[in-house]
Amino acid sequence: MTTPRTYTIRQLTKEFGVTARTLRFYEDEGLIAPERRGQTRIYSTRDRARIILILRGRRVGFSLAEIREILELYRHDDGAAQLVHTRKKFVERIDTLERQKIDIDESLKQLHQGIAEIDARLSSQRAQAAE
Amino acid sequence: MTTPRTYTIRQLTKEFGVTARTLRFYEDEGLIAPERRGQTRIYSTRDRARIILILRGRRVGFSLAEIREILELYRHDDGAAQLVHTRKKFVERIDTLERQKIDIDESLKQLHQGIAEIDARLSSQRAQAAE
DNA sequence: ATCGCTCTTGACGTTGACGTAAAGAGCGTC
DNA sequence: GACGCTCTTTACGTCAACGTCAAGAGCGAT
Repeated sequence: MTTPRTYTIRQLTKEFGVTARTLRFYEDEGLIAPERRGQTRIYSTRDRARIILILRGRRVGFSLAEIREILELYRHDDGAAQLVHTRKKFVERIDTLERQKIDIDESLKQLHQGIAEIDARLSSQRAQAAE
Repeated sequence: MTTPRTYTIRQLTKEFGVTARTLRFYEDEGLIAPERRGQTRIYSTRDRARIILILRGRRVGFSLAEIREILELYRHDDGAAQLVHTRKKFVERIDTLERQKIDIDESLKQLHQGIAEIDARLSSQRAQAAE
């Protein structure tokens, strides 16, 4: 194994483009729980994976509360009733994400149309300037 | 034409599931500009179309400031320099949306995997219960 | 040992997107 | 003509997600 099994807070901020404040805030909110060497935080690959999940969740519009809920659902120590509940939650997330894809496609369509219009106007302006 | 050409604030709140406060707030922010009959707001189909754009923008993660920027870009009264600038902004939006789609697909993949795991555990639990 | 660096913990500040409460105008109806 | 309803403006409140100090601990290099 050549991959480092731990990371400092500074390494992760640089890797993901977030501030240390952000990572500490996520910890306060119970989203990650790095170990400590003295007072210094030591992030494991598992912490890092959770951070990736958190940031991706954020980019697709989930609140930290929703992300926390999802992360908690990954604890694989539950009975059948809890599993069924978790499954339901997952299906809900899938539905909202699918709907979001539709919204995004609609937005993309309009933006592409806008660009086409702009290009048409620009080329007509150039045509006039060439007269 | 059978489509009503105007709407009250109440009609639109019900149609889109937002509060009147929200629509007035968007007006304060310069995103929409309904006419008035006396003091009462009268929304046109154009206002309604803008509201659809605003809400969709919000769902895909744009801030109101960004949405306002996009809406303002639809004023077709600009010179070539402004058009080029607008075009650039549109391309930027497209890039972020494309990236978002990738994030969504990643999230969907993980959620589907999670569901598969849950189903596996559930069926193994049922198999044990049947012994 | 002290400089400089990164790390830490509070605690208050900020921004965006509204919520909410107060006070009033118009208007159909009983 | 008073009641109830929806509409309005004004203004302060709130919540999430951090930012921004302030004050200090550890620690390798000079």
